[in-house]
Amino acid sequence: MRRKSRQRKVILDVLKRTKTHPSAECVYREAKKVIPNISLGTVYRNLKLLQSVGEVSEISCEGDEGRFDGNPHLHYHITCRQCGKIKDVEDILFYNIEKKVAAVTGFKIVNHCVGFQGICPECLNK
Amino acid sequence: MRRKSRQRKVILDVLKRTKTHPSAECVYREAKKVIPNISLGTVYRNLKLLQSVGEVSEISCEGDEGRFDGNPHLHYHITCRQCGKIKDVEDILFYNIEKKVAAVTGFKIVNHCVGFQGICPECLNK
DNA sequence: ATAGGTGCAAATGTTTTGCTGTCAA
DNA sequence: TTGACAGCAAAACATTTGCACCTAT
Repeated sequence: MRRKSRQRKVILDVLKRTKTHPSAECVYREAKKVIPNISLGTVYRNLKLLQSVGEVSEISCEGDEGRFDGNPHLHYHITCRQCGKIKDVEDILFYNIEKKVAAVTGFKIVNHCVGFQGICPECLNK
Repeated sequence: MRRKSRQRKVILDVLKRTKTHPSAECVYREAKKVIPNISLGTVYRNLKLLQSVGEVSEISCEGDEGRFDGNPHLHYHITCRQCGKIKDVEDILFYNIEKKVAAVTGFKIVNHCVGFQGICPECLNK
C-alpha cells in the first residue's frame, strides 16, 4: 500500500505550480529548495510513480523528451524551435481521431498525443 | 561541402528497407552486416545528419524515443503497449490543424506529429 | 512492527566528442 | 591535395538500481 511521503508531496507540488514543463533535473532543483537533501533518485522514482497513477505526464513529440507536466488532462503541446519553450495548446482536442484510427489499424486505442513545432510570437518579433 | 560516404549510403539504405522503425543500435547491427567495422559513433553522426536534411526522421510520442523512420513523408505512428511494435498509420493526416493551432497560439507552425498508443490486433487475439 | 520510501553511490544505457588517420571529390 | 568523414575510445549525460537506514501507518 502506498504511503504519502513528504518528498512525493513536494515533487507533485512543484509540478502543479510550474508552468514551464520542467525536466527531472529542474524538478530536482526546485524540490531541493524545500527539502535540501532530497536525492535525484527519489525525484526519478516519484516522477515515474506519479506518471503510473496518472497524476503527471511526460511530454513527448520531437525533441521534448524528458519534460513533465503536472496537468493530467489530455492536451497538446507546442515547442518553439528557437527558444525551446513548451506551451500548452488550449481548447483544441481531437476526440474522434481515436475511433478513426482504431477502424483503420485494428488497434484498440488507449491514448494519443499531438505535438507542434514552430516559432513563438516572441521569437518572431525579433 | 558534403560527401557521399559508403557508410552513409548503407545507413540510409538500412532505414529505407527496414519497416520496423529501428533504434540507432539496431541500425548499427544491420549496417555491420555490410560494413563489419562500422562504428556506432558513425551511425549516430549520420542519423543526425540525415535527420537534419530531412531524409529520415526520429519518431517520438510517449515511449517511442530513439527510433527512426526512413520514410521522410509526414505520417503518424501507433505503438502497441504490449509487444512494443510501432506501425505507420496510413491514410490519415490532419493538414488543417496547423492553421487552427497557428491561429490559437500565435506561433508560426513548421511541423506537427501525432502518436497513438494501444493494443495491436495480434496482441488482442491472445 | 513492518512494508514502503529515502539518500547515497555505483551501475547502466545512450549519445556525443576529441583525436588521428582515411578517402571521396 | 584537402576537407569532410570514419573508427576508436573516452567523456558526458540521463536514468536506474542495490543497499542500508528511516518513517508513515
